[in-house]
Amino acid sequence: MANTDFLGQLDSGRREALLSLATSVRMRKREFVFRVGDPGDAVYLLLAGRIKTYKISPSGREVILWFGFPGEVFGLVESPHNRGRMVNVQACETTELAKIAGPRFREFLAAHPDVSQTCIRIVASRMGMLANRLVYLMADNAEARIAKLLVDLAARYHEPKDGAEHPIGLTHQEIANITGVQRQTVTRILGKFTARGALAVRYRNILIRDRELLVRYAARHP
Amino acid sequence: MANTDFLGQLDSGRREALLSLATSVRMRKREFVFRVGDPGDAVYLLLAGRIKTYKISPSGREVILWFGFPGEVFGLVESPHNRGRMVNVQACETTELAKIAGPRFREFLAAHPDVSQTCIRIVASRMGMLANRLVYLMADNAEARIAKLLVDLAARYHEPKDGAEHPIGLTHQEIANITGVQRQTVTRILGKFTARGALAVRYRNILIRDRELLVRYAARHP
DNA sequence: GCGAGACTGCCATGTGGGTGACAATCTTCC
DNA sequence: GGAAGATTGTCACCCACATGGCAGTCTCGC
Repeated sequence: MANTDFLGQLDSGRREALLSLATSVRMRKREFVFRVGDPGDAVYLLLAGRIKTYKISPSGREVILWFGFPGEVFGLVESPHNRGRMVNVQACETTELAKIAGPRFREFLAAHPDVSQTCIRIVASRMGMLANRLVYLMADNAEARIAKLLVDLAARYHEPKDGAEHPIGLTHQEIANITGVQRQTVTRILGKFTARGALAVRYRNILIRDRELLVRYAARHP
Repeated sequence: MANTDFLGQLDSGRREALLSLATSVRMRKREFVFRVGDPGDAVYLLLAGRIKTYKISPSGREVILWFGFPGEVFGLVESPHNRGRMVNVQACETTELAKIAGPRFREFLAAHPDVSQTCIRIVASRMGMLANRLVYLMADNAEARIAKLLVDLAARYHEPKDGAEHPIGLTHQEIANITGVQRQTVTRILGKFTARGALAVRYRNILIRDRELLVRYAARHP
């Protein structure tokens, strides 16, 4: 799977050049970067914090498409035909963004074809992620989907760095909205994983204790 | 939703120019255009017939990502980082394709920025489709998902043209692999829809009799 | 034209996880 | 520091759909 850390893939010169085009935006928990239907085609770079990209189903269910972590870019294809944004993007915690107007970003891409390639890779990788989510949703049960999500997030964003372990800080509701189960089911299954020693949970701080065991749960089909 | 008919969006000059770069390929039912892991980054235009793009889950379940109908392009982002194709593409019936080598296609795009924009719109639209599939899968029950699929396919590819009605020609298994239910469930629900007068089914030829009724089924949440 | 394989149709049984309800605990923000 | 709100924990019920199995029907390739 390709790395989705956009800023991390730029050399420092390009990163500086790009950030010099941007205005800085700071958002608190639960504020919206944009919502479905909003006009605008600005592109955003996530500098610090966490955002979630989601849709609301006709029945009112929040379906999370992906989380954004520092270094990621979003808004690239979320507004393709001037009909407004197609998704909601909301800050999950205090978050710092760099906002670049659509035309300026496209100029930058035109001047830097390699960055353009990086963008294409990132979009392709997001499509792959969505496709895999579909596969898991159809083929796996609730336990496997949740185990998979935890392993995935940990690998992608919560590698233990410089000694300190990095807990996964999602609410049960968020896990439910990504994996397509009820909130109560998340609670039950996290409880089970904890009882079996795979996790250590302390109110929204999930630490993986036994990755191998989780992987086994993720591979177990009904 | 953006039109995914790529060829239909090109003027005849560009269409001719593009097709002159291509070699013609003809495939029978069940033949593969390419499979997961295959090398190659050629781009394909579907001239006649129908193809399906799918993945196989670890448990062996076939999960269809989308069907391709005449005019559509595929292979654009299915091979982004030289690690081979990410999906299987298989002919559902006798099919005619135009195959364009990756580098030649990219040259063409570079020479025709408007076509490049069309490609971006198409990729964005496919992402939107995948995202909507996720939403439906999480929020709707089997009946609503199947109804939605039928309405969708009919609107997209089977508009009654020049008087003649155009039946939807999918097997129950294919419908199951798109909507994420069992084959038997598809049979049962199609039977119900037929009994209620929403459909007329004759062995793989599904005709919509009462679109409004189907839409109501599609909107009914458990 | 015929046989093999693909596809449809049905039924009986079991269960995963949805639903609703409510209490306990933690956080946030005056 | 305390109240309002967000989040977690737990339980009883039950139904939509999966599973498995088999018979009937259609299609296609030889």
